Amino acid sequence: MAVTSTRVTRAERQAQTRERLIEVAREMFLSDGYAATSLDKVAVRAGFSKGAVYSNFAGKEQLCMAVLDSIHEEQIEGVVAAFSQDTDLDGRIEAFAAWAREGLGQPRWTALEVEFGAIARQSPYVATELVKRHREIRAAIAELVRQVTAEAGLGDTVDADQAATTLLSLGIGLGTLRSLDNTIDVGVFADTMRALLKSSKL
Amino acid sequence: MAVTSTRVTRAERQAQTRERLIEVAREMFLSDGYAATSLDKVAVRAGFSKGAVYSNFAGKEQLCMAVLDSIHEEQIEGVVAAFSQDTDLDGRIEAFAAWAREGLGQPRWTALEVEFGAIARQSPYVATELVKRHREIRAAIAELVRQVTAEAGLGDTVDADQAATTLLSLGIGLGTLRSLDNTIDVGVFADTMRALLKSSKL
DNA sequence: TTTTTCAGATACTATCGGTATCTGAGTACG
DNA sequence: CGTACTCAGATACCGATAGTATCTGAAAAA
Repeated sequence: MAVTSTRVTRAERQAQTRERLIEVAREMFLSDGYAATSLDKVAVRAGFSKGAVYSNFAGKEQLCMAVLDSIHEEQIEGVVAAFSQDTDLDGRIEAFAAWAREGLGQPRWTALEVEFGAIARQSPYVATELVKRHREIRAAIAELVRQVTAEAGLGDTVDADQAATTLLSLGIGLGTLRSLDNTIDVGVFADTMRALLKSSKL
Repeated sequence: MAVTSTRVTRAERQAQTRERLIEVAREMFLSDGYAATSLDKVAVRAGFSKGAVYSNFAGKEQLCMAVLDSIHEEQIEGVVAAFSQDTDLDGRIEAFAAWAREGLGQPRWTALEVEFGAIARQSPYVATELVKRHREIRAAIAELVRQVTAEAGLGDTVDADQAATTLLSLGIGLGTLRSLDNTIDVGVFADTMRALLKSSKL
């Protein structure tokens, strides 16, 4: 029956709207930055009005947090994929470095991450949510480091938590510099990683 | 004569106004961030109107650049002081680490630096000026590394430029994370530095 | 003393995040 | 069915803020 064309329930439609808004916002936040992206432009480019944004998100901050979550998801997939292809330590480091080279380059999510982080000083919501996510990411990196060093027979010569902090910081710093100045040599990331993983206990 | 009280020439008065504006803007930018600091509030808190700001700076970006310059000046003084007190390599590293621990802590200039950096995508002025300054800073760090490693008899086992990029990135990354989450262990900075300087050529 | 200049004040505009209100299609219920 | 209700999204508005245009009065030049 033709009536079946109206299969989409209200909740489904809203979910679609939400996803579409996140998708468009992600593009615009990444290319123009958080401050330079207006909610009105996002809504219009997604084919809606600003009302749609506010009926799906509490505000600009929450929209951006949803965007960051979608980015983090892909990011984690990338890291895991990079680490789980080779059994050799050097091979894994190289795979990770290659992934980082790409990620630290064009899309510059670090720039967004870090610009958004500045808002935390004014917004307890952003502060707590961002800290929560950063800790999760750090823990995940630490776990990967533990796994990799264990398999490579390095035992506990490396403090995984410290290594995770260093790697995350280095990634953020390099990405930030790189988004301003693409002559920055991202190769130091892999080098530092090697130095960290192979040096004796820090 | 009492008339001498009007010694201040117009240029002098303007210079005073400019300095006062930079001073107040620095406080506010550092404590509230770039976006959350309005030019009107800065002007009023400095005892002027917004007109004074626009008659001394081309806009908010240029005011912030002047603030960053004043911060960088102190920063460089701090680094040089930390490095030029001890002749022992480990002592110098420790002095630098102590300075970094302080700098990466409360005043969180990195957060401002990095939030402001996000504007570069929209403003060619900010982009070029910021890149220029970052390159200068990186060159200065590289020079210090060269000097220190040479005196420590490490010869050319360390690539000073790569080390400078790594240290600056790590500093920015750690400062950024730290400004969100003060449980971050800043000690990794000194550790990484030791690893970098003492490991054989990267 | 008169004229010119220009640092800083005042008034206004455009943009943007956020809020209040409205509307009409989808949903539940008799 | 058909009537009443709900709520996603639209519209209209508000306050704040960067930036602009214009004005003013005191210092500098003449």
